[in-house]
Amino acid sequence: MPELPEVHGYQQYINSTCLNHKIVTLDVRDERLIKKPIKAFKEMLLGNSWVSTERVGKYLFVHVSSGDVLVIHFGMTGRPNYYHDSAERPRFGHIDIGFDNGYHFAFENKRKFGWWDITDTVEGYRKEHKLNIDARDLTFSQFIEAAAHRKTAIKNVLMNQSVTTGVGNWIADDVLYQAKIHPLKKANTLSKTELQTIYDKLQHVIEVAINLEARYVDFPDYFLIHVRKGREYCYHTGNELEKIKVGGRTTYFSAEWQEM
DNA sequence: AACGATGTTCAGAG
DNA sequence: ACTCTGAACATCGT
Repeated sequence: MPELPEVHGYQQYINSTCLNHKIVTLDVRDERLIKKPIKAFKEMLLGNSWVSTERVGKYLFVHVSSGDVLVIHFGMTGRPNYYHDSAERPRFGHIDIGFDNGYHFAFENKRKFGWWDITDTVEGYRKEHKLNIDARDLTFSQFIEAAAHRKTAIKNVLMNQSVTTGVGNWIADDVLYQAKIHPLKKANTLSKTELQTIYDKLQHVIEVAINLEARYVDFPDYFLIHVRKGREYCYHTGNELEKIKVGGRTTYFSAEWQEM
């Protein structure tokens, strides 16, 4: 279920398992998950190893000993799985790497919205794909600069990867809930104080989620995520949550708590 | 068994 | 040139 905190965890997982092993096999079960020809991936990976990783939002960059950078995006349903070759290949492990130590890295992707790409540098890729600073590294003034003038709903702004990267649907909902801001409020109508609150809650939600390794059930009670489904009730008001569409995504909020 | 889902991308409009 | 919107993408679990 990858948003920024999950991908952060995936990065730690990959760092502690997959680095510095020679890659001996690559199997891509569905080539729609790769954005370059299979040949290019084989040339980059086979005989080489993963050296280090960098995360920008939900994007994970792997520096390969070939000098290239592997770009991994987990989509809606991706997760890494490092398993020994005595075990069965995971059902949804659509891309699979074999290391010379007898272990494999399976890129599990149930809904096939995840993908791999190849690039030269992280910076180049960021520019090309208009990815702004990772939400965790963004300063308040950078947030103001990127967000305050936007004429669209604040929720769309939070999820726009060129404003800041890593915020997805549930984080945006939780941030606005905790900030007591209506998701449809236009960004350019928000006061400096409101923007500051949104920024602070964004940092808070991300840090809590990372510290708890994205185990939602362990999050504090005031997190929206516990009730972010049909016919549930606001922790503060006890009233039933509203469910609407914002920017094409399902959005939950508490009408009396997050007033327009 | 139709619908919704944590994701990005792209065309077209403003 | 930039910003915004909405549909498209794949397929599984409910």
